[in-house]
Parts: sequence; C-alpha cells; structure tokens
Amino acid sequence: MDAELDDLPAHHKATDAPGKRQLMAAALRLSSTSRSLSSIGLRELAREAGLNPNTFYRHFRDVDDLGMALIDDISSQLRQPLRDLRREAAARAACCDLLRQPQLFGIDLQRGRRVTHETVQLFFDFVDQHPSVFIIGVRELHGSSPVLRQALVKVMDEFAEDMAIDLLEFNLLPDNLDQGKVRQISALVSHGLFNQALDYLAQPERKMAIRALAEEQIIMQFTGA
Amino acid sequence: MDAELDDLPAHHKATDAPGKRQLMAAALRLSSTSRSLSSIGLRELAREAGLNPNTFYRHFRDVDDLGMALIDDISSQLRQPLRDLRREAAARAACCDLLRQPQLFGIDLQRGRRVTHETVQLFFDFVDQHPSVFIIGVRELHGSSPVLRQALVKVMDEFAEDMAIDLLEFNLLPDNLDQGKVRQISALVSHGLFNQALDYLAQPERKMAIRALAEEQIIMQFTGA
DNA sequence: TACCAATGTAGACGAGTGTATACTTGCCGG
DNA sequence: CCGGCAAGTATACACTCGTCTACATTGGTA
Repeated sequence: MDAELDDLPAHHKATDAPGKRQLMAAALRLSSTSRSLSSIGLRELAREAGLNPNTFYRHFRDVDDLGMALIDDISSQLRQPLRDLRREAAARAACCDLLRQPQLFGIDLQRGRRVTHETVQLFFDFVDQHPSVFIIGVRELHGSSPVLRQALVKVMDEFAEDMAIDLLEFNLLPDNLDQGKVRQISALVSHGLFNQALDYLAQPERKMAIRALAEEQIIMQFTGA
Repeated sequence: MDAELDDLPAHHKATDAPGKRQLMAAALRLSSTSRSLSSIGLRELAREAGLNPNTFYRHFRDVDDLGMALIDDISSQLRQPLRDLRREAAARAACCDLLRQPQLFGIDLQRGRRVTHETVQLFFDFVDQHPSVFIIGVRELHGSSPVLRQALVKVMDEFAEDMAIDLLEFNLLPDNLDQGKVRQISALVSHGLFNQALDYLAQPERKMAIRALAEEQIIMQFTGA
C-alpha cells in the first residue's frame, strides 16, 4: 500500500476509513462529556457519528477494540510532540547559562527550575489543545476495562521513560542517583501531571493556580520538603 | 429513635433497612469485579441483591444517590480507623527514641522512616481487608459522575488533612515548613497511596514489592531525590 | 467488461432497561 | 382493634441494546 497522502489535518491514520475515524471521534466526544468508554453502546456511538449501528462491526470487534485504537491514536498524538517540546525547553534553558552556574548541591538548581517551568507550561498548553484526549485517558487509566488500563499504563510508562532519558541526558540530576531512582521519580511526576490535567480541565477558573501548583509539586518531588 | 442495637457486624448504619444494605452491598460486589458504578443498572443491582427492581426506588433516587450513600459509608469506614492506626504507630515509634536522636537535618529522620514504615504496613493491611471499597473509591474518584467525584475528593482531602495534622502534632517535619506545604505534601502522599492500592489489589503476586515501593516513594516525597 | 473485496445501509429478533401504577405484608401508636 | 405507614412485590409499557442476515454502493483489478 503506497501511502502517499499522509498530509491530512486530522489526528487519525490516513489508512483509516472515514467511518472508522468518525466513530473514534464520536467516542472521544461522548466519553469526554459524560460517561466512561465501556458504558457507551454501539448504537449510541453510531448515532453520535451519524452512521448506521452496523458500521461499527466493519471496523471494531467490540468497545475495547475501539478503545485500543483510540489509545494508539492518543499515544502517537502525545508522545513525540511532548518530548520534542521538553527537549526544546531544556535546550533553550541550557544555552543561557553555560557561564554562570550557582551549583548549589552539585547540580544546577536554577536551570532545573527553569526547565520544569517551561515543561509545565508547554504541557498544559497541550492539555488545552487536546482536552478530551486527556479526560478519556485519565478516566480509563483508572477504569474498569483491564485491557485499556494496561494499555494506558504502558503509554504512561513510555512517557515517564522518555522523561527519565532526557533527565539523564541533560544532566539535570546529581550523579549519585541510579537509573532506577530516576525512572521512579519520572513516573511519579508524570502521574501527578496527568492527574492534575483532569482538575485543570474541570475547573477552568483555577487554570493558572493549577499550573503554578503543578510546577511547585514537581520541584518538591525532586528536592524534597 | 433510641439506637440501642448498634452492635451489628456489618459496615452499615443500624437505621438502614435490610433492603438498602443489601443493595449497597450488591453495588460494592458488582462494581469491584467489573464495571463502574454508573454503568450498573437498577435491575442488575436488584437481581444481585435478590430483590425486586422497584425496591431500589424506596431508598434511592438514582444511581448517584446510592453512590453518595456508599461514599458516606466508605468514609466512616476509613477515616477514623486509619487515623487511629497512624497515631498508634507514631506513638509507638515515639516512645522508643526519647533518648537517642541522630537529628540529621534538624529533624529525626530515623523516626520518620519508622513511622512511615508502620503506617504503610497498616494501610495495606487495611486495603487487604476492604478491597472492594478501595477499588470502587479510586475508580469513581476519576470516574464520570461529577457528584461522586467531588464527594470522593472531599473524602481524600479529609484524609490528607488528618495526616497533615498528625505530622505537625508529632513534629515529624522541620519547623521551617508552613502549614500549607505540609497539607500539600500530605495530599500528594495520600493520592499516591490510594492509587497504589489499586495496583496492589490488581497484582497480588507483587504485594510485598508494592508495599516496599510505596514506602520508598513516601520517603522520597519528604526528603527529595 | 466482470469480478471482488471493502464499506456502509436496512430491517428484524430477543433480551434487557428505567419507570409508573397498583397490590401485599408487617409493624407500631392510638 | 384498627388505621396508617414503610418495605417489598407484581405487572406492564415503551424504549434501547447487541447482534444477525441480507442488500446496496463503491473503487480497483484481472
């Protein structure tokens, strides 16, 4: 299959049939405003998508199958972009202080603070641009379908692993930390970020406050109380 | 209503009708093994409880109403017992080192470590004894019903507040921490504990590992990396 | 041209659902 | 003893659901 027209604006793979895309979009729409994925029926889904109920069967075996497709989609939407953003932020912060380095504890604390600030801002900008993706993601991460749960745990682990690699590469942590610890704290930080994304979307009037709080918490997780 | 026979073995209030208790128990049973509360129907519930579908209406307005009743129940099951356990653990750890105090950073680090160890052990013992309560609690905390979500957030905040008060009272933290910080870190720790309770129940073969990991994470959250 | 696979549609079946109305049963105060 | 009230039951209606079988429309390809 010579894939020559991948330049579509949508988030979905070009190879997908229009009906499949419509169904996935409808699932996102429905589950972000009301219920969990597993509680949405085929018919309701098809109705929202403006399609015949049976069209669902052409593309998915059951609701979990659609969920997996959605998660794959979500993952490819989030992982690389977020990573690019973070690396960009880290590089930007790195170039500015090649000379003056307070080095309080054997590590540049000021630089870490700036990197987390930029990362957090970019992350929540991203959340603002993909609200339903985060809503459904966090929901199903603690949801009732073991299949989706496991898949989302994997996604988050990848996210944390990317973060750990970047942390090591950019020397943002003291050297006496073994790789396991770094991975562990990365998982903690990313868990916290994703959970706060839910509050962030649920209370738009506190957006700025939540951003600041998230930043503070991350720094606290690194430096301790 | 002279309540003279509160010595019933169940977790439910003595004033509740048997049908009401059966329905709540059935909801716990159903939602812990499969779906989220909101996806359980009245009839399914009544069937599980061995009751007529319409009996539901005698006691609850809708499923959210039952959810609230369940949460009240859960809260009273968890809050005071957990608090008592923690205070007991703290007191036990305190009495043993009134004399020798390393006082590494202006605070007794060894004592904090012991208290968290005991607390974590007691917490997971508690999880083992009330599995479905934690499953449904964490599920609905990130679930789709705003009412239940909010109620559970309040429960967890109370839990975190209790913890913060105890932390201050037992002088387990340095004095230069304002009360806001203490509350914040308590919220972080309790969130982490509850989330790990889910993994703990989902993977019985890793129980010991998860206990150790939780302990490690809490200490890390206090001392930093 | 004729085939074929992929996609989407139409209608129908039985089972399950929420809810309304009406009925039975046990209990407690007067 | 009786009347009322709470708890639980029985039946029924309209609706949605998942799934099945059959049919229509495409676009490419032999």
